[in-house]
Amino acid sequence: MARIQTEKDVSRKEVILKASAKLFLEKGYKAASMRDLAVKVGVEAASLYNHIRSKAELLHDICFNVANVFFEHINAVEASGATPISKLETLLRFHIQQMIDNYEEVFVSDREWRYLADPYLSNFQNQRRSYRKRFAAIIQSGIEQGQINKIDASTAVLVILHAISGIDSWHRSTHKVSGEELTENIVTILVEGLKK
Amino acid sequence: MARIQTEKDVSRKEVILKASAKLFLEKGYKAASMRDLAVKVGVEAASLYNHIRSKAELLHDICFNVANVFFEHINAVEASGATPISKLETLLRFHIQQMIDNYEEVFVSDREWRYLADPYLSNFQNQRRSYRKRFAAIIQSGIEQGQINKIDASTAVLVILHAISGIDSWHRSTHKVSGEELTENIVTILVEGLKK
DNA sequence: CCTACCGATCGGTAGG
DNA sequence: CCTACCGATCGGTAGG
Repeated sequence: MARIQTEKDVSRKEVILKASAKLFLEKGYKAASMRDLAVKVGVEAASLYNHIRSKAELLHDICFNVANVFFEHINAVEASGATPISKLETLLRFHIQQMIDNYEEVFVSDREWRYLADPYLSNFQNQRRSYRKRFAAIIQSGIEQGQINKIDASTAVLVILHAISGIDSWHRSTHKVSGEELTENIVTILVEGLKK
Repeated sequence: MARIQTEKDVSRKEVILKASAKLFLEKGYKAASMRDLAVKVGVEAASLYNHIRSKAELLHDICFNVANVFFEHINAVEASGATPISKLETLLRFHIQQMIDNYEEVFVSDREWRYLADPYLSNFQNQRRSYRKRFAAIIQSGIEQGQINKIDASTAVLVILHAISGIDSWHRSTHKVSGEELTENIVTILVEGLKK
């Protein structure tokens, strides 16, 4: 009995978490109220607190779930024996795919993390910095091996990550493009450049 | 006398507007309170309303001031007889320069416009769409003339604009790079591509 | 430009 | 999971 109760709680929390990601995406964390969320979930606002501790916890879970996914991926990429340019392209494609498959959470994690409270805020910022440094290191070794243009690796990381973070607009736009087309376009622009 | 009064009001409003751009950048529009703003300006919250109509007016002024600057610029670029690739690079450099010189307002306009109220919201979205279409048209004609890689022009615009919108992070980062270096790096990445 | 204050809304709790 | 409600804070106004 106790076990079934627990499973129910977990799945109910996941429903709330998913709904909160959608809501935070639509309205922004600060503008989204727990009453808005309650309407989405189909309960009264007070009832949400049987499943979650606070509004802050929802944002926390979204941000750190996303961070974990990207960390696990870059761990695997670093461990692979691929060339720097191939590692770069793998990271690029993974970011785009995450944005397509999971864009509510990825978008919220990217845009709303600043509303995390300490110590989670500092923790998240550190993880973010660490991820970007490792990404930049891959680019840097590509430059040193002559596979990548001589550019500032940290600037390249910022350009890449921000370029990709913008693609959610496409989901809402009327100009529909398939995920594959979208991916190939972005990879071409960033890897090959605009100029022919 | 009346004239001096008016001039004073205008300059006072500009001080408030500049302070609000900084505040909205730091905290986000929704999280920023008029009491926060009052502290920054050095008056009581109620006193702000002698110079402005509402919090919404501040966001409105920031967003449309920025939009006007970019519209005037793209008008001039279109009117020039330059080649598509040269027009593209001019737009690129202008966006980067605006981000460097005027980043509080540009950033707020880019990230917080969704909190505009109708009819300004629809108006802003229309202007945004129109700007991007004109930007895309320049890229498209570059593709047709064989100067630019065969990519989806609208995707390219999104990639470019989002890539540039990320560079404000540099202002706060310890990794200091001069504006010129930054500009050349970004232009190289986007125009020439990452791959050598 | 300030004091004093308003109605609305917020995140969250008590108690059942 | 709901009703009832709390203290805090919000944007903004009245009146001087």
